[in-house]
Amino acid sequence: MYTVKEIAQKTNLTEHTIRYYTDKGLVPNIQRDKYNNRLFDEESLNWLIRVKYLKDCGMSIKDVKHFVDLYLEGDSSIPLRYEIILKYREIAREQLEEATRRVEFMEEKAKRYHKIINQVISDNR
Amino acid sequence: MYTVKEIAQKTNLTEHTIRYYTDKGLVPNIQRDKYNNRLFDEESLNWLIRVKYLKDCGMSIKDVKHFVDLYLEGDSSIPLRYEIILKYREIAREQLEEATRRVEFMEEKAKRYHKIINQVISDNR
DNA sequence: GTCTTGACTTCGTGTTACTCGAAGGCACTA
DNA sequence: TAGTGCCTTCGAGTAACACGAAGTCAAGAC
Repeated sequence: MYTVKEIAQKTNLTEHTIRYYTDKGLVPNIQRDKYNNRLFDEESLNWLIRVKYLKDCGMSIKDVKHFVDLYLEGDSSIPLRYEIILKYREIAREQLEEATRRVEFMEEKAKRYHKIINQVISDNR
Repeated sequence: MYTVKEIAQKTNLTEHTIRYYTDKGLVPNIQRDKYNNRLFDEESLNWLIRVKYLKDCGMSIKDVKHFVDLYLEGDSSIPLRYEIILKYREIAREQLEEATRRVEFMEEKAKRYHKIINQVISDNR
């Protein structure tokens, strides 16, 4: 069983964010100890990781909550959950393309600045 | 010369966002026509694209503004601008790795759901 | 035994980056 | 001259945190 702090380190989320997510109901069946402290087991940790992936695909808190609720409804919601996953898989693929273009842009920029700076140095020799 | 609307289509930003960016000073030397409408030339359009790349690397409005101001200061700020670009090139590379992991996660998820659904269909045959 | 330290809690306000919509100016067309 | 369209400013609203205050509890120091 992990505390908020340990989970923060493991997931690279802030403690604030983890509390925010749990309060919003994004982690089902979250436990508390006798002092009311949040306690995460492996399953809760995995949920948080899943939530993070969905969020990073651009899914809103509200829609993640909806997805979690669908999961809690049981197997009958599987086809709908599959549809949602397919949609966000597509978004993830687009994000990958954009990220690739972004890296290319930044490398190009860096190369250009590097050239300019080296030019100035050789001019001064 | 392009209007806000045309630029919105070209850059895939909303008109609201474009006005917001120009008001924040992220596009230097933006022109206006006699009715006070914003007018973009190729250079302004290119600036907006650059701004978008920097923003997508996670640079805040404030820091983009700072970068634009450095540009307007002239060649003396080139070394500093280079440092900034190197920093965000690194961030862009990390984003690319994350995006890759995200796609893998979503494909894995999709595959699993697909399997479950097909399993149910064949069970019912 | 009390006192400090440390980790957690809730709760309310602050911040960023949009996002929206109202109210209005200007010109072109019917 | 009335309507349509495209732009303007400006102020309020929203999402997703981010932050800090104030409080609870327990374990170790003295």
